[in-house]
Amino acid sequence: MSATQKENSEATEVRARILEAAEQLFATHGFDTVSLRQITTKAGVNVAAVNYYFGSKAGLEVEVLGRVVRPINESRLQMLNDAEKEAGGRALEVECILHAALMPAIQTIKESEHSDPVVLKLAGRCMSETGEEMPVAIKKLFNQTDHRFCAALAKALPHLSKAEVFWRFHFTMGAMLYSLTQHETLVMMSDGEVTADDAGKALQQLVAFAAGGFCAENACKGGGQ
Amino acid sequence: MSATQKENSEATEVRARILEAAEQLFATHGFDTVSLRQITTKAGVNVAAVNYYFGSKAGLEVEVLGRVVRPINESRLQMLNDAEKEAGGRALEVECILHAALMPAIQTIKESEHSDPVVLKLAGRCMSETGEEMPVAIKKLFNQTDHRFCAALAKALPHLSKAEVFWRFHFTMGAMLYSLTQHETLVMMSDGEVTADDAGKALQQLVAFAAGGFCAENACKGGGQ
DNA sequence: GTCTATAACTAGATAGAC
DNA sequence: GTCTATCTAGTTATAGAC
Repeated sequence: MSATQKENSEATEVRARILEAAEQLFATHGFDTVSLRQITTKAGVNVAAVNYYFGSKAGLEVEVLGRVVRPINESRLQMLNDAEKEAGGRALEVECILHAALMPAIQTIKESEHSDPVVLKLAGRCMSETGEEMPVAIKKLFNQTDHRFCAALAKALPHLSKAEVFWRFHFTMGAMLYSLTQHETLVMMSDGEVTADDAGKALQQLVAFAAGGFCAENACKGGGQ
Repeated sequence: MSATQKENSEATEVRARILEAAEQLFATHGFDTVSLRQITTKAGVNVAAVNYYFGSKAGLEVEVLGRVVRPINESRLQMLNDAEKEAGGRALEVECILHAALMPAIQTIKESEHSDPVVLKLAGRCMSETGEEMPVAIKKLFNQTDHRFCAALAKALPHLSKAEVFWRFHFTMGAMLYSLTQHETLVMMSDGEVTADDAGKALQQLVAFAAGGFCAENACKGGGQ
């Protein structure tokens, strides 16, 4: 019995160690560049274990990404639902919607700074990676969540067309992902004006920026040219 | 003589064909996933030619990226310089600065739609790719340009701190890159509200959004939580 | 269930013929 | 200058011992 239990707990631990190692390596170096050997070496398990537990490298990628993205999207939706429940039938404030859309991801980054250096870069990496096999299922997951947020924003900003809401939500996601993945670039570019541990302020800055963007008038008569 | 000329023109044509094939393949599939063999096959040249002309795959990557990014940044700077010259010493309008910062890249995309399907995805890809060997020189090139734009924006928005200007410029770049690289995602997500050939409208939408973001007040008292 | 050993393949780079 | 042929080292995936 104890032998069986030990085997089981070790078995699940192997799977968990693979996931953890893969998460860190994928986050720092990208999906394509990290090899299964790097992952299994870091995890202290055998090369074959990945194929046993996840079928293939692509299967591991999907699982790693889902494990990171799923709780974040759940948290985003729950915050939105809570806010809507509290507001009754009234439209929510734009800042409130954006806060719910942006906070969980940034919070995850912030928390991970104590344990792993980079975790959620993964989500950002999906936007430029190979992009044909793996992210299909994940994009559907995002689409569902995104539609809820776009609906809430359309309700809060009835003077905007649906297309404009989609555009601006898209811009907001881009700003978020870029600030998550390229924080060092900002630190470097700003010559000390933005310090490395400003990740907490990113949420404030981003919500303020996106709220301003959403509340802007639609047409732009252009500038210099 | 004619033989030498022919050889020379063919030699430069080999180099050019490699660059063109690499540009397209890197844009659609990313730097890491594309092999030299794919590039040389598409270009109709020999495998060894890449190492002969560019030293290594990394050398080719740098050259491809530079060829795309350099003219865009030159165009951005020129538009900014022209606008500042026209304005004398006065601060420029925010929309005007953003127009100069965003238009060249989006315009390049728009033009390339007639010849190649995707060209400037390259720039977007740099934000998540391996990120240790190649983008260093390129980042410096961007930094120079970015500093000019941040200075102009700080002058136009004196009530914002320098850090806030950097943050918001960073968000704007993220929104731009995301809308360039993930345009199909937007088309898909919007269920027909945004059509595939809306690339021309992206500039208007993005300038309006970013201008609203830049003109927003700084502190955000948060929403639901 | 787990791991060793290896298969089957592809990568980037290069030496040397032309 | 250009290309054929090949080298070394890396990859994923799997068959089979334990």
